[in-house]
Amino acid sequence: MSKENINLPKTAFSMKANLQNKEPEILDYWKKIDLYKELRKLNKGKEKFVLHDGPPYANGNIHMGTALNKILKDIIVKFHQMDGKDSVYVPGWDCHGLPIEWKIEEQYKKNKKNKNEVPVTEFRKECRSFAEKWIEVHKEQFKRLGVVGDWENYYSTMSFDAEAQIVRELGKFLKEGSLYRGFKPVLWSTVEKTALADAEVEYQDHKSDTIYTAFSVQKSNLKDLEGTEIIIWTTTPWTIPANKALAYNEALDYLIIEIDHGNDFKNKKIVIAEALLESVIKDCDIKRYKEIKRFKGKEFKDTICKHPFLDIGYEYDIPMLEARFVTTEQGTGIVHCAPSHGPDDFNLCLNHGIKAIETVDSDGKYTKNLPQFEGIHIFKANPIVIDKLKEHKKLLFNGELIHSYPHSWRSKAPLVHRATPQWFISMESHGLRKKALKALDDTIFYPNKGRERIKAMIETRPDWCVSRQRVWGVPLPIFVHKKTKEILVDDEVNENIALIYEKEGSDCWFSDDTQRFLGKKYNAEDYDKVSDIVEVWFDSGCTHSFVLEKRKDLHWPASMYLEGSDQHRGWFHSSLLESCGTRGRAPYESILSHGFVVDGKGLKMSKSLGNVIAPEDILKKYGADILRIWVASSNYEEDLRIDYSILEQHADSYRKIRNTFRYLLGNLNDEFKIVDIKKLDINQLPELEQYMIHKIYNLNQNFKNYFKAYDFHNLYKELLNFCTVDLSAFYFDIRKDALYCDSKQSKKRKSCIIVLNIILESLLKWFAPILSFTTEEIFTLVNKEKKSIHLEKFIELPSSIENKELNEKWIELKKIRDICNISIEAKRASKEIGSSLEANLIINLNKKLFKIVENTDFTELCITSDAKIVITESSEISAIATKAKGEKCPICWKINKDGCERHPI
RNA sequence: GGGCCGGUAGCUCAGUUGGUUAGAGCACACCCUUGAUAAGGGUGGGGUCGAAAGUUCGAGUCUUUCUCGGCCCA
Repeated sequence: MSKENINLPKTAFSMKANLQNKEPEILDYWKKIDLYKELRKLNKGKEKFVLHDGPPYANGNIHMGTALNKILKDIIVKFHQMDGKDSVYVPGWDCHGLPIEWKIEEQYKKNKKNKNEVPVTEFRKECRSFAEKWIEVHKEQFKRLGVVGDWENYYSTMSFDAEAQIVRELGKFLKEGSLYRGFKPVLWSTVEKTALADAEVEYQDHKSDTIYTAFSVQKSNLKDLEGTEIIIWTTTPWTIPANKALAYNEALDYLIIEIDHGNDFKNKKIVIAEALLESVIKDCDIKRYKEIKRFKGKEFKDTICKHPFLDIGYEYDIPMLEARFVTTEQGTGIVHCAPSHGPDDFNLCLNHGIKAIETVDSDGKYTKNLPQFEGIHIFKANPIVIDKLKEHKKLLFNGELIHSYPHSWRSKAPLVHRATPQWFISMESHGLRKKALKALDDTIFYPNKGRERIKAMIETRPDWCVSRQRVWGVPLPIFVHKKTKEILVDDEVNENIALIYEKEGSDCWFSDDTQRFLGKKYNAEDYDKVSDIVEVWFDSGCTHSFVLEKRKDLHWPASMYLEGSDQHRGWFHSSLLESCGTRGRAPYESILSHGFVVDGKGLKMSKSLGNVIAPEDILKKYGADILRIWVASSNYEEDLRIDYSILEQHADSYRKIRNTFRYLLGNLNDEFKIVDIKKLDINQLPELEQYMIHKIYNLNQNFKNYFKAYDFHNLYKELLNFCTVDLSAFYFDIRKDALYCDSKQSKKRKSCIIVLNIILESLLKWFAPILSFTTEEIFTLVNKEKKSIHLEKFIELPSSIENKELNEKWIELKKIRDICNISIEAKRASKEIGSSLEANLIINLNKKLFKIVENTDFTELCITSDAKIVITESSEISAIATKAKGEKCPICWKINKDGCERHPI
């Protein structure tokens, strides 16, 4: 036997992965075999696992967060697929909404086009094609990550059937009566008569009137307060008529002081925050005062005041409410609240059951809800309000202030917060909050802490405002009777609208005759058609209805929703409310939430920090499988760190895994033969092989458990450790001798080949959901008959191959092996030997241990030329290595005085 | 500013109800091998667990404060 006829490994599987070029070839292959269709065909009729895709917004290139999300989804879908389920994945996109409107407006600006001169339907068409363009871009980017799904039949919130279904869903709330008309302050331009989004606001200096004004205390638990005047400061005197409450901070200290100031405040007791005493005294030019009492803010609790205009139609209580937003930066430490004119005011009042009303119309004039002021324009109202306050002896001081104030980016006109008519879904009227909370208890959360996070939000959230004053969205399908102001509730009308949308989309709402939507039952002249659109969270909250329920390949509810942890307030939340409102339960059985992608130091990625890594860069430098390893090996329960040194580490791990496969393929000469383990007579195999089979069984059990808990980073770690510790450094290293130097008829070698086949199959399947490309490359190399690793199922192993006793024994053997290695290392350090085959071992064991390891060949185990066991009394294991003497066999390189038994010359 | 979550070796992660000198793999260093070869093997050096205080016979593990970071909200 010469070098030419020892069995050296030979394989077509290259050491260098070249994933950047190889992966696109595999993608082409999947396209060619139509992998998604094959999967559906194969699993038809099996139990379904439906991971319902949360729709990303169809705008801009994907970033690491989206890549993480899609890869995680794909890994899970593939796991269930190989676990024998019909695991269906239908990707989708969120298309309506402001960001796309802005993009189109930006283009208009560039081209000096005026949005107001373009018909709404025209503008919406441009929004639609913008979204369509990005869906196509995203699709290609997601596919490149190796994500398998129904890319041909994706869903989108702007498809006609989606728009129709959104109308039907709203109809359910309308019919139930939980959808109601209310008011909510939005930033409003009285010039353009339109609401503005935050991004459309410019801050400029503006001169405002300021007033210190008094609210008399009507009753209070703190008796000292009765008969005093609560002083507030504001820069918007015109909002005083709309006042509904006062806000204080319970953590602040307050003072009652008696002042002697002008005619209206002669010997009057006023109340302000202690920290602002000096500034109020100075501002209002109060000459004389004395402190009467100091008290804690919390003593304001349940205090009721009177409106300054009590006697002219403002006969209602003004409660004092606790609010954290009250500070001592400016003013008096007590804030006047007009729920119709400020978001803080609105929320605070809402939480105390005080709703906003329409106080100012779209032109900026007071409505009839404010007696004495109706018809006055708010920008002319300050002097009138100030006069009235003077008249009522409630004005402590008035002045002027130049400060930064919001203005419209278009007209440059100052803006106001104005309560506008909005449509709300009530959290209480039909028990929505209760239903939602119950539904969360019935949902499985990965990680479990997600439940508390979303629960806290549901418990405290106000009614859901589902209307927006924009154009790119589903129009709210609502009619209000012109005279009675009643909302039209009629299933026929609702269904009629839905049917129209199904055919032609929702653009027609803005262009077609109202009568067309009302049908014959009602007269268009009697009704106002609402021109608002549905807020986009309602859109995406409905995906379960137009995707899960409508498609035959899916089912409702979803097995899982999987998104970033921000979606506890987003999609998880809106889907929950929508579904609980219409179907009484959550549209998902489980929720998996993942953290955010941050840089190597744990900081968020931002352009200014320059720490942004784009998925595209990683694909170019490493390939998708490395990115997929990063996903699998990171703990998604927390934030996920990434930088090039982290990726470099994963690329190293990948090489280790790849070489493990290469060793297997090399020694099998790329001839994989499936082993039926159930028919295998394990006892006929050498003990080392039996042990390895036990290890595979054991790992497979762990693998299943990890997968079922979606604990991928521990799963990946175990797989990687198996490759490095159990295979490369142990089994492979030991068996090189038999594989290379034994004849092909040798029983030991044949046994080893069986185990290598088992290992190859196991590793391919274990790694397939993660290393989707590499496992496919190998699978197609060794399986000429079969199409794809992703059409395979996980291995099933009989429990009969588990051998705990043997495992215990091999733990001992490995301890001895470690000690032997140390003794060999000592000889190496002293330069007496190099390779371990140049060593002979003398191993000292006590009787007990000797009995256990009696039949073990330590020469083989420690890869030496000889090993002898000496029985000692000591309980300690020890070993001595000596330099082996004799001739080195040219075949197996073992050194023996008497020549090589296996390879006689 | 508020709510929630987190900070264990250079990196990715383990550390059961508080209990012996805090673990793994990778990376690193040194050595070996040249028949897995831009591979493979061996040995070894690295953390006092974000900081401080407290509870306890004993704390990475419980409490408080602080700090850094993330998400959400204001």
